Amino acid sequence: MDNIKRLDQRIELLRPILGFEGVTFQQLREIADCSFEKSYSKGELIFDQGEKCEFFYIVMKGLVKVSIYGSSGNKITYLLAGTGEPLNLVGPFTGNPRYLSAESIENTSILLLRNEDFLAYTYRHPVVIKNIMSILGYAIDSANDKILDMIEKRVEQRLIKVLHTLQKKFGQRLKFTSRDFAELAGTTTESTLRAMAQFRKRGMIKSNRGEIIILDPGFMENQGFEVYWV
Amino acid sequence: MDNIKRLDQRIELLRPILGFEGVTFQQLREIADCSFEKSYSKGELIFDQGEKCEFFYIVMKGLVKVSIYGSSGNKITYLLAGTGEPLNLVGPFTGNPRYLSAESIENTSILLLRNEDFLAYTYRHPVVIKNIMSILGYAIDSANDKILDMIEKRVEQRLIKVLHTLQKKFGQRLKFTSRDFAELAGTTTESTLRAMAQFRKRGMIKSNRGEIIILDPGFMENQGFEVYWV
DNA sequence: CGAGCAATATGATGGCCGTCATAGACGAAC
DNA sequence: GTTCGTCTATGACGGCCATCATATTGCTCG
Repeated sequence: MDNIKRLDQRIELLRPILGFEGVTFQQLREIADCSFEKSYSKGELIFDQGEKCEFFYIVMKGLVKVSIYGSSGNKITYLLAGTGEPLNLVGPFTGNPRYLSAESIENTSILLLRNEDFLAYTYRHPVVIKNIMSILGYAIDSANDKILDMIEKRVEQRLIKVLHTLQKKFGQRLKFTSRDFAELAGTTTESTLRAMAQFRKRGMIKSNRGEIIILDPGFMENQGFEVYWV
Repeated sequence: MDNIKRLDQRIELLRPILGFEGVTFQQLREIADCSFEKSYSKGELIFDQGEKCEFFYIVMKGLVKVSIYGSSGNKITYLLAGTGEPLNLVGPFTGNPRYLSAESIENTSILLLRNEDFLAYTYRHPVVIKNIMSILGYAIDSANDKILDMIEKRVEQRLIKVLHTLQKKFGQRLKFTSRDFAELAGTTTESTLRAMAQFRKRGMIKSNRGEIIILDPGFMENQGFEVYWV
């Protein structure tokens, strides 16, 4: 009974993502049926870079940070996945390890699906393939955009872009640390803190420990800022 | 007669790429049949960013530079495609414009395939999908790697990495200008020239106008340098 | 509650590298 | 041959920002 309820939950989770809109309940049921859940507490590692990929991961509840580490201990965050968002679109197709690691930054519940099950499903639904390609396209464009920004934008501007992006996704109250923002903008914690001090002086934001509140959401819109894809 | 010969050429071109190995001659023939060719002279624009994507492009002969432009006139090169390499893997699936432009840097001949024809084909051959996913995965990883390098590596090191990468792909004689190298490493022409002067002093390279010759190919191997994906 | 750790905050320093400037050399086009 | 654009080359300057250092505050956990 409780089991049926959980299945329904999973189906409702799957419906809006990846172009499953046109898919029947019965078909979604099929895929939900061979999935299982796993819980991670805040700060736990979900998978690490270099590991073989055996499962397709979708966030059911919570928030996950997908990052990549540099050889000098630097780290950049490249995806913040919330409810309904997949963590690894490429892995299930190749099974190969990639340079990604995923870490929960809240208590998180993940839906796992074996590669084969996910693939069998996608191959029967070309629209899903199309959607995945589209997402990967955005990921590539966004990464290249970030490279350009590393060249031609200074830290302050990159941080505003990050704030703007996160605002679009999470609203005006952003529960992240300066370290998180730094990893998203490709800079250091110190520079981030200095920039935030500026933003505060200008009345753009206010902040508490572990969160930043954007005071004038319209401000950044008017600057012609694009958003990253996270 | 000449027509048949050209078709055979195209089939031979298609065979080694994208996982077409297991595909029969007849099937390749099918796809080669509805393709056509187009020639571009050196420096010509093949497609520009923001354009709708109607065709799938494969380089038959020559060399193509795929780049993205920044708002301040900066430009980074993200793919150097030679014979048999595709220019736009994502476009055909979505049809949407992306932030990419392609320019021939030699006299080039391109094989074009209408989106629908390419897609119909890939959907019937899951292995092709798998291969495309794999390539896109590399592209994403490589782009993220470059972002990290922008943070933690200096210009000289990035340029060595670029030289190393190009050497793997094109051999010791690299017919590119300093501007080309700069666009690949994410820096300016001046800084590239200065770095090259250093490399020359150290006996790593010698150079003529429009080309660089790597003298000690083993040198960079021993440095533990990874290569970019271009 | 105290210990310990993470997050915030800010100053000082130094160097990488982007920018601007100038100049010569080579090649292409007419 | 002449002109012009591109490529190569190198110097001078200055500013952004990473790094190091130190201090304070707030949260968590035994």
